[in-house]
Amino acid sequence: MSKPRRTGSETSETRARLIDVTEAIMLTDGYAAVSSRSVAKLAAVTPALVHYYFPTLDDLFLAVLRRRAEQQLARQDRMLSSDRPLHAFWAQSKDRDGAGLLTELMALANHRKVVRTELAEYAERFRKVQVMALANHIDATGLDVPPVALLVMMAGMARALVLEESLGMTTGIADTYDVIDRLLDSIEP
Amino acid sequence: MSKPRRTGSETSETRARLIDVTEAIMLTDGYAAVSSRSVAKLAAVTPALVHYYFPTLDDLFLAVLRRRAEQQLARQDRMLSSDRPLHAFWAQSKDRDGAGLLTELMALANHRKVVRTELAEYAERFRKVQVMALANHIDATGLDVPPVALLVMMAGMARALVLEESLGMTTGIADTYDVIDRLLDSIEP
DNA sequence: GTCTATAGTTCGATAGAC
DNA sequence: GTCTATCGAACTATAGAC
Repeated sequence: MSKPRRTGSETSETRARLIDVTEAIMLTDGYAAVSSRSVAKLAAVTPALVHYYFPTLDDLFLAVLRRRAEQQLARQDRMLSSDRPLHAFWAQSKDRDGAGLLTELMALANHRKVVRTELAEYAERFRKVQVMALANHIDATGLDVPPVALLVMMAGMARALVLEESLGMTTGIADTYDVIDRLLDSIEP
Repeated sequence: MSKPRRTGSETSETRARLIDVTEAIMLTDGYAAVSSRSVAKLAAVTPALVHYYFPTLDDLFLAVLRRRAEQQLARQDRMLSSDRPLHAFWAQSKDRDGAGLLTELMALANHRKVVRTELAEYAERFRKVQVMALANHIDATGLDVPPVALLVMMAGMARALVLEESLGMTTGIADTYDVIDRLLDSIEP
């Protein structure tokens, strides 16, 4: 029965800013550059305050994951109810910051168990909602590909393209965007 | 004119073992878990010996990258001269260890400049060789997709599928493998 | 070729004052 | 809600003995 330490409120503005700067650090320098000190410095607070809101670094990473996931869930509703949901899904998947942050979270999940568990849960949840929303839509095109496979492929290729671009690679990237755009237009005019 | 410190020979067995264990750590715990101490411990040597062969951690990571790249270049020759090069390329791309290590190197490249530069160079080199080898092969099928785009998509999807599997995700993965296998069979019987 | 010893830094996390 | 002060640990890298 160890007494839990005090933690800050969920609605604090400071808390939100700490999540903001953590996202920024992950995007620019990678998750490994996140420390209570680096976050504190960028947010112009003391390292102890970071630990006040997030007792451990896992708590901080989980907060980043949860906030981003909830934001995307909200966007997804608007997206899936548009007239061309597949095009909207593609546009969202290739968003630079979104894809970059997701890549970092996935890398982080490789050796932080609690992050892996929660990220996998969210990902499955997202995908199932998308499949349900697109099931009829895709079926009508007579395409011989299960909607879920289309989603897996599009999400994977978007992450790969964004990552290769950020590495400074160029060969084949423009061609690939063209192919995918044409494919999308053909199955969702 | 600073005098460079002594370093171990390129052919040392110890040196090779250090690269082995670094790869192993990257695959199991991620690149961030690589330190002169963790490598030394797993290789049953002292941390100072790691610095003897690899003055900085960047040198160690570059050694991992170069050795793996050279291995893959050798495999690629055999692969591209087989009777179904596209199938061979797919099989190699979805190799668990290969894809996992490449994912870690790409994540590492996001905030280690020397790694980014060298990884991008190798990747472009690989892709250009593949494009040249497959150009005629694919053209003959009458498929309306540039070979280079096919390569970008396949490589990206393979990494994504392996990563999602390692996270414990299941939804849509088997379906996606099926779709890709059928696609490969259709354009390369 | 391998090791000891160590300098210098940064880190996570906590206790407790204000 | 925010801070100071601090412990204990892990880290990179180097110098120099064996």
